[in-house]
Amino acid sequence: MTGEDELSAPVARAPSIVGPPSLVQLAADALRRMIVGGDLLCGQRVVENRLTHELGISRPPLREALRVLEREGLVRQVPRKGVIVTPLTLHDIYEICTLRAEFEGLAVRLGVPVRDPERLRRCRTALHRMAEAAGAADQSAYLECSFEFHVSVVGLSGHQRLEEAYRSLQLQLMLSMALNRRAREDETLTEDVARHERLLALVEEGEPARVLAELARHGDRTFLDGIETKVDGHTEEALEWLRRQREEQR
Amino acid sequence: MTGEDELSAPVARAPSIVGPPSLVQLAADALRRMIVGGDLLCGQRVVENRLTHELGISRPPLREALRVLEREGLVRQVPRKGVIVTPLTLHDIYEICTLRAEFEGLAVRLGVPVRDPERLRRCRTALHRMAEAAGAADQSAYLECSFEFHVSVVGLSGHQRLEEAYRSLQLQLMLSMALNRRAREDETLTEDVARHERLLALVEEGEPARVLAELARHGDRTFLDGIETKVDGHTEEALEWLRRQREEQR
DNA sequence: CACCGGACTTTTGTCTACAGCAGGCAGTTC
DNA sequence: GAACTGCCTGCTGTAGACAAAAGTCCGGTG
Repeated sequence: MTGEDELSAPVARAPSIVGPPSLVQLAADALRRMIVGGDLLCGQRVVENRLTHELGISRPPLREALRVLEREGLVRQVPRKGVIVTPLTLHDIYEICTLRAEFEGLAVRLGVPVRDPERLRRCRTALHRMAEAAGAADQSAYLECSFEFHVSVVGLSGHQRLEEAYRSLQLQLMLSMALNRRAREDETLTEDVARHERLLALVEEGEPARVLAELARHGDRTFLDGIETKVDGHTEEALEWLRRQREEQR
Repeated sequence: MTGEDELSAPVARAPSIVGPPSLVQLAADALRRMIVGGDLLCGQRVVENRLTHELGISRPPLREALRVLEREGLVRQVPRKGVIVTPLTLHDIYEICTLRAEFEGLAVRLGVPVRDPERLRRCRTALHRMAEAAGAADQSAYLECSFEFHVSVVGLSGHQRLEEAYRSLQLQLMLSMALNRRAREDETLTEDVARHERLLALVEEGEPARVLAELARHGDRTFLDGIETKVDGHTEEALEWLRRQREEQR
């Protein structure tokens, strides 16, 4: 049962080795990049005609792409008024971060004595690219590789749904990061890489508890700085959580 | 910055008297019902033209609805081949159930000393409807109300993303239930209601640990019967999990 | 008798066009 | 001068149509 019979193996994900990618997928990818890249800001209205002209496609595929992004939580569609880039409240940040931590924990518990070496290789590749981007001080590339690394770590569990949910969450988090985007120094980047390397080393070691402990200390809390000045929609739970995070940060 | 009430007040949900029913939403709902209701079986091809005639709508809104359902995991869209109702493997069932349990646990831990009485009221309403459906031996209504009850329990956490992810998972589980749909006796139904009532009572009591314990015993494992004869795509993790479930069932 | 090639049919992917609603602007009235 | 009302522009929602690709069936051939 160790082999992968490609007929009934949902694990061996080979989406588009061959085949023209549909315009919907392309448009969705492009929109994602525009949103997390900061070209479209939170709360900003997204006019369909504008985008069709910009992307060079027609409205139907664009609308389908927007539906996809809506399900991913990146945009909100108001029935007769159009779509806007999801405006994040403090409560949203709270939701994203709590779920994200939970997902990472579950992934480690499910997958840390790693069964499939291929999964580990994916993590290592992502980490390697991270280091490269850090060396080149390419911030956007670093962000993208970091994204891929975290997703691949969750992918260690071999849990597609978990990975997908995590990817969606991570995207929303990057959406919030676009708010306080500031240049990080190179040393911060290489330090980040070191942290991730430590994490992966623990993963390879195969002790779930130690990975979980590292994860608890690992969390990127940089985006917390000055959050309350930029978002509103405070809730009791969210404020409580924010206080706790601030304490742990020291 | 004073205008744009829709942006700065996402909490105050505008109670639009007339809800403009978008055809996309309507079509998505209809398709969901058709799928979990068993009108469309797993793996079956979904032809767009067929459905447009059946639903009386045009292809664009239908396609958008299909994109939504794809993101929800109910259908799979293969680029130049069309869409099929997601065929579930044993590994899928394993994924759904593990995530589902995790979500319920997280929701209870986050929300069980319930803060907002309104959330509890939602649970009670759903439970009441469940009892009614059980009394009327209306199996499909019972299933739907049970669905709503579980979602509302997760909603106790006040965690929209968690609730949404849970709803999606629960839908997929109902998709798998459509495989071995067999008439349950009324006593099973009322027994089910009793179990759910016990759960809600513990929730109102406000002790997270006790709710979690009840949840661990609560799981519907009926859909496990004869699973391995109906689905393929076994993985190591899934088989292990299935063994464990079987043991706990006794 | 089995296998291969080509034309046909079906189905998807995309585009253009039209109808209906929302918000802004100007004219009018109190 | 201010507020209300009617028009008007622009956008979204939906429909129908066209082109390309995949699947299928039939006939020919080894």
